[in-house]
Amino acid sequence: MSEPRFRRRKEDRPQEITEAALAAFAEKGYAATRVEEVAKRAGVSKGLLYLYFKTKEEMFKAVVRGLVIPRIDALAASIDTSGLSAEEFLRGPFVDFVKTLPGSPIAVVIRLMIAEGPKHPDLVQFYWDNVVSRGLSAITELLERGVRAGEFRRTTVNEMPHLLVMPAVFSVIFRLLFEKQALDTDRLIDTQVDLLLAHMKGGNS
Amino acid sequence: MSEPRFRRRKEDRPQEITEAALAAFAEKGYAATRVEEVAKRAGVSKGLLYLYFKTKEEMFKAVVRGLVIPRIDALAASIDTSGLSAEEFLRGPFVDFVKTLPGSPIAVVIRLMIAEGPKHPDLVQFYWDNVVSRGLSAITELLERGVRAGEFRRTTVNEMPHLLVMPAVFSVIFRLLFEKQALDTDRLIDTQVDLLLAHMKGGNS
Amino acid sequence: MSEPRFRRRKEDRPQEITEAALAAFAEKGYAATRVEEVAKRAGVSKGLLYLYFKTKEEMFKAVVRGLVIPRIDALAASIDTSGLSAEEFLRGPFVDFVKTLPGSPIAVVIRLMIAEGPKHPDLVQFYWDNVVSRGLSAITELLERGVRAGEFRRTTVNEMPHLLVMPAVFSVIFRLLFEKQALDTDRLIDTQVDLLLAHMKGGNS
Amino acid sequence: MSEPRFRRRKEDRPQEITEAALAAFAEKGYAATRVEEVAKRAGVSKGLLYLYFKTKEEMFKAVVRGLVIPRIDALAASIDTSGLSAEEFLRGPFVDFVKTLPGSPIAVVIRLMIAEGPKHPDLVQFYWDNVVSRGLSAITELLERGVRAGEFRRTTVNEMPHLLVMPAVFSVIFRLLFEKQALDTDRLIDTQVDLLLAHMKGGNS
DNA sequence: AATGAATGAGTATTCATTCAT
DNA sequence: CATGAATGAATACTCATTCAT
Repeated sequence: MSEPRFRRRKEDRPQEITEAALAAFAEKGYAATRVEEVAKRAGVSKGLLYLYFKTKEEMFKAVVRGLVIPRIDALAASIDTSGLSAEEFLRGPFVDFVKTLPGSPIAVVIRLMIAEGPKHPDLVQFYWDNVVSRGLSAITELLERGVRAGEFRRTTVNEMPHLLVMPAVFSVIFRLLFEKQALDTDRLIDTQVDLLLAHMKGGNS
Repeated sequence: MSEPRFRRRKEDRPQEITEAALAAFAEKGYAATRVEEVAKRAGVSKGLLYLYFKTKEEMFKAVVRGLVIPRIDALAASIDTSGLSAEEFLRGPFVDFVKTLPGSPIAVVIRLMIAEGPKHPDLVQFYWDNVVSRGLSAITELLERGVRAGEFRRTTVNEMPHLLVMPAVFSVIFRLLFEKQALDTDRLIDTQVDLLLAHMKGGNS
Repeated sequence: MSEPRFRRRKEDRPQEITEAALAAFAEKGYAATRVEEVAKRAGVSKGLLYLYFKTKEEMFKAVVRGLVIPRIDALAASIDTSGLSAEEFLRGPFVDFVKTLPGSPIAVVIRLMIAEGPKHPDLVQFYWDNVVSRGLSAITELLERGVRAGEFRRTTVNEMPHLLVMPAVFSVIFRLLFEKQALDTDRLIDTQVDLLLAHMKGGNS
Repeated sequence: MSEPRFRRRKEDRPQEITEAALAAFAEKGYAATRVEEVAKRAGVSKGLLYLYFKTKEEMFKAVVRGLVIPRIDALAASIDTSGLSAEEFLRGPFVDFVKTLPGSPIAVVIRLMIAEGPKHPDLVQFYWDNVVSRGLSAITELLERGVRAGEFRRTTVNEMPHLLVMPAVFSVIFRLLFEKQALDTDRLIDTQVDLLLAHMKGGNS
């Protein structure tokens, strides 16, 4: 009675709540998730949520903001720090990262953005600035490095790094909807990267 | 005063309502769209909606069912009726169709499916059976025809027609979210098709 | 096509509707019965109902008014016309009538009156004037006849003919609610009449 | 401004609400009573009602369940604890109880059961098991005690305790409907009990 | 800080009633 | 007369948010 087994630290609370919210959103979507449900999952009272997030919407934004940035940052950073060539990086860390996406929190966030994005322009802007834009820039930079190093020709792909990201987004959505009739998303990703690398490395196209 | 209160158009109503609903869903998403808003757009009373659709959910399903099938059917049919070679078909009608997707009702339906799909398994199944599965089969068949005609080698693409569809889905989502920072989706589509055709037509991969 | 099998006569309509309404009310009660349901049972359109009854409430009143009066009238009339003694009448036609009540339309009307009466004071008044009051008077008159004829003593029952009616109302309600655990209502009625007749005919109470 | 918006009385709430509902149902009947009206009478918000009762129907059932059982229990218990003879009990506590019925909450519940019972079979069953069946058993037992003590003969009444309850039900309904032209229900009850006691105590029937 | 009882605006749905045909 | 498509006011119920404790 006098000794709580766990002493929750205030600093952890926001993230604990954010994770509970993510789990709930993943199952029901944003609109269909009750604030009370999030509270229950986080093991706190409904009222406490409002101490950390002014509204349900704020909570939603915190989820979207908090769970993606770190991962994108990590990937972007590793481009520079890894001593790998561009091709090695694409076939290694990049493909690995992309393959884990469909099962990761990012998949949930992507779904949330698609579903709720149009109602939250500021969030979309935030997402564009901090995730998409930076992600695409990082890839562009990587490809440039490959060109400078003589690994790649300069092709349309340099201007359309989307071609590399595309299978990730597609896989996330496909798996989200059609789990049962699953697509071999790993192979899809490999194939697309193969195609692009072949294209960039040579041939006469 | 001069306008009759009743219009009595039983046959047209369902589609009129369905179209109004699509427009509303496109702007706000399913959950955030008020039934009354749909009624207003359709120019009818709230009550009338319930004469044609038992619930808001039924209305949603009617939207998803009614607006995509015809278009997919038309495309699938044209594969057989057009006298074009496989490559000509891909570069012509197929690419044309895909390029119009991002601005078409199908884009809205795709978004709705992503957002609401997990809550409506029957709808997802319906969508899989009638749209995705049939679409992929049609493309597979087209590629086979190309192989038989000596146009194409047999490659991974034969087993992964998703590679051809991918830019469509990606474009739809990208444009939906980031209209402002728009991607040149036409070019993305062209490039992907170019890459795949080059791959299938020759080279040593 | 040109020859309808039945040619409905306008004069029958109100009663056809009234009967359909009674059947519907019997199953669901007044509030839970939809006007459309009555129309369906009567085999006419919803709109036509409003040609005969201004509102649903009017229809209800017509049911209550139309289906009971004739039966009470018939019973009251038979008191005078039958050549029976008071006791013979009570043991004969009266008990017969009372025994049929629980399964008759009157049972339904009684339930409707109990349920809806407090909201329709005019109807209650009508019912009092035309059914209850007249019924009680008729019985009172019958008992007086018995007294005058030397059949009965003058007792409290002369002032409380309710004692004779009581088992009818009780049986109707009991059967309505507890069909399964049924009471032998016939026996209840017989017993009560026996008791009262014994009381009125003699003894020293 | 000086009154606190919240009162926080979790334990009292259900009964407060139940009593407010009873009052409302008494005036308008179940179907015609608005949930908001109950809330207003209870001095709480509409939403709070749903914290304690899942639906309006549950509220109704709580009313029916909660307000009758205690009174029936008290009466049944007093049969055993009072040192009275059977006749004394009938003429004393029993008649007193029955005479208060027409003005008590039970009268309202009886009306509700008649009006809404057919739509709530479980409630009827509950009512049968806990009120009617137990009540009749208690009376039967009382009469048996009277027989064993030599107070009464064994008569039809032993098998039909309904004869004793009948005036209660009749009075409730009569007073409910025809307040104005009121019947002297007390006298009706006394008379019926007199009749039955005279019958059971002797005579040659 | 933390709770959860309480609020009330908001929403889907129903249904008696009307009226163009 | 007759129909049934159309109306819209009415109502049960939900849920994000507040605040006394």
